[in-house]
Amino acid sequence: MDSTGVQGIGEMIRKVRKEKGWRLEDLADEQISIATISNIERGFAHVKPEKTHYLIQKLKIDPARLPRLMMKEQQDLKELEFELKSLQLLRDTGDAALALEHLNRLKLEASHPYAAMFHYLKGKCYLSLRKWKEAEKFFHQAIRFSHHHEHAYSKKSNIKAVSFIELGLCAFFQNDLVQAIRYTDRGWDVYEHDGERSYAWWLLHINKAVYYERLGQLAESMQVIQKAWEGVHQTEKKDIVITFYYLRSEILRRSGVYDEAVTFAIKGLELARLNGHTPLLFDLWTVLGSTYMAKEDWFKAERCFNHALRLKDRLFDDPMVECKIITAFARLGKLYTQQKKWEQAGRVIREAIATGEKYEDAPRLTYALQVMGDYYQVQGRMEEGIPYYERALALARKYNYKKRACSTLIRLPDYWRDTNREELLAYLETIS
DNA sequence: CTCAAACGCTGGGTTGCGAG
DNA sequence: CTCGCAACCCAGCGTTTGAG
Repeated sequence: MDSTGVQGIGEMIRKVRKEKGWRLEDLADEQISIATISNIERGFAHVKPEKTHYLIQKLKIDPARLPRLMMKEQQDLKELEFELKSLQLLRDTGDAALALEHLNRLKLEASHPYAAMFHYLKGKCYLSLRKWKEAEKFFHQAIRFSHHHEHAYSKKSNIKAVSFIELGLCAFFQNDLVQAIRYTDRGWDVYEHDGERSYAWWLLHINKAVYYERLGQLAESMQVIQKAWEGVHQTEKKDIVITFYYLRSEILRRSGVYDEAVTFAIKGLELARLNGHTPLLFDLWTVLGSTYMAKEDWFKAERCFNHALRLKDRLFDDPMVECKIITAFARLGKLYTQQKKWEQAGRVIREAIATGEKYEDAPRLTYALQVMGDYYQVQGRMEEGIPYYERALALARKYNYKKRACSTLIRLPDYWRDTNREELLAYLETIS
């Protein structure tokens, strides 16, 4: 009997037991203990076949019916697999609420072979619905159940690794970047190279690079990207390759290496165009525009931002993608401010702030608020700008964005005079 | 007085480890 | 190598407590 067979029997035994409403305790006797029954049902090897046969007897299962029951079990499993796959697709295409509704109708035991997958999917639905805490709960469950039944399949599912990736995202969306990196590292540790979901390996790199980049640790971020650069070109998943181009360009831009940033952004755009990947086109136009802005090439910069924002309506209804428009709006606002196009500037910055508030995206919102402050300051309307600076500062302090806090403070001369100096100096101590 | 967070209990199940 | 004890885990409850 191979391990798959043992597995199948275990599930069938559990099903029959549950149907009869029996607990493990009800089946245990001096011949067989609770622990052993549990081991048999979970398909755990190292149990003598005699014990399994004894259990089958005790459940009054006709041995002649065994093969048919097993077949039925397999078939049910196949059907469930299809159901889960279709619900995953439903979520991926933007209908998380409906997918969740269907998932909630299914009842899977913790020991079910698809329990990990099931909980992972539920987590992803909650993530799409921006219910971080709920999502976290289910990803932890998925991790807990992930080692069950792994041995039954030739390939490792890598559910554990992808769950850690998603937990990292949960932390990221709650503005806890340090925790996000911690989760990603754990995903890194448990990732199995010859398993399924090989895209997860690249996702681990991408996410880690993004988190470092957000923390302002550009060298670490670039290191992650560069170490995987050669390898990633082997994958047939073009969106991942394009994301690498985008990230490389973004890190170079933030490091002040503008010409190289432009080169990588344009290469990325070329790839994204060939593969028709709209969300990434948006990112690439934004980074390219920002780079041209830094190079003071206002004409090209405006072109890029407008290209980006023209894609706005074609972005999927996905909060992770949608909140990116905050940066594009804010940068365009900054551009218009520099060109003294006040009316246009005010409009796009307000839009940036509104979107930032909608998605509670603290880092991007902080930036947008700062841009709004600058907008008023350069017009000599400092008293109108101060509230925006103060909000930016409060957010930056709350989530400990050190650089952003400093750059906001520099713009706030009145703040030094009027508010609690000592508290502020103490704060500066902590970030220096 | 209400309501929700915290607490503790319980049932059902899993797991580490040592004995045979 | 197998098995089972006992410790452990965890979800689902009822109860307590404390803030508004």
